[in-house]
Amino acid sequence: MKVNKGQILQRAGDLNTKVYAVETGLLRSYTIDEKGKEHIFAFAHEGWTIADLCEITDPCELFIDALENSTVTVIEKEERKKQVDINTVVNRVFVLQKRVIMLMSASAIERYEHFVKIYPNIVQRVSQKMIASYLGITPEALSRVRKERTKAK
Amino acid sequence: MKVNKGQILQRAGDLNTKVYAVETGLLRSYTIDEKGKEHIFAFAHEGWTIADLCEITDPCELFIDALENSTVTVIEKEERKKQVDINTVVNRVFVLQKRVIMLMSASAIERYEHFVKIYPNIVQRVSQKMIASYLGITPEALSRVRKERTKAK
DNA sequence: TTCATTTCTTAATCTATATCAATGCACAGC
DNA sequence: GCTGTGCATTGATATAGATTAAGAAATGAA
Repeated sequence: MKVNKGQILQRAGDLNTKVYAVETGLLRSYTIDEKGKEHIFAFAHEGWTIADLCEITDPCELFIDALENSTVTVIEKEERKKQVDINTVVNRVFVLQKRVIMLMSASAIERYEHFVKIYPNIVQRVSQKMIASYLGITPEALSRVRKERTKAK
Repeated sequence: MKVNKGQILQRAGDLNTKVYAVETGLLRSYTIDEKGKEHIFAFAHEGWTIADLCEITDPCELFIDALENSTVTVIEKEERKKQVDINTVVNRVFVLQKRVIMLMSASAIERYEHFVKIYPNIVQRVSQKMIASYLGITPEALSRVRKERTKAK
């Protein structure tokens, strides 16, 4: 399945039973809060999958859209559960464990440093606005962090 | 296995291959940051399991200790992976998804309201200091939130 | 190329929450 | 019964990051 940059695959509030496996390109999942602000939950590039893992009977919380023109394989959640290795899912829990700890304990600078170290390829491909949204800070704050960072060298 | 209140089952930095299933009592997992501040990652009461899901070859990030006198079944991670239902793990990812979104978008008040709604039984059993640590705020801030909350009625 | 739109940066405020400090309580051990 | 230790509360102050606003730079469309 081909999706164009900007195309929305899933909206918060939808009932959704799909998992998206990215073949080429880049997707993201995000929420929009009451104030209309976007918060990016995840990026997914080639070889990664992305989904809202809510119960298939419940309306989902995340939007999913394409940040680049992409090709995507759509899989039913139930189907995916049968195929996927338990280690893959356990590893995802571990990644989220780290993310929660970061959000609870790290400053804007530390979060950015960590992000750059863990996802250097994503950093190249998305706008700073997107990175800021993923880190849970504003683009203005990220701009300042980056300024400090280069100055420090 | 019996553990007393305050007893530590696992320390950050240890190599650890265990998952703890709580039969009775209450455990928690937490990190300690560079400033010596504790951040609670999870609580686990009767019927729940708790672990640091790092690779078994890597030093873990979390401490696990008992908040009440407890009885615990210790399981090897590899063993647990064979037994556990994929839905259980997927559901844990979903819970963490919610937690990340909360940490990125919600104020102290909203986080507390959500916590009280989702874990009313935990609220009864742990100190406010512990709840504050789980929510990613200080005990002082939680005290003020609670004051506002009762005043609002 | 030109015009429009979006992104990035910078600066000036504002605000939620952290930090620091003092006090009153409750519970545990002696 | 005291006495110490940790917890909750409150107030004063500090601060990281948000908000607002404006201009500069990049991107994209016609």
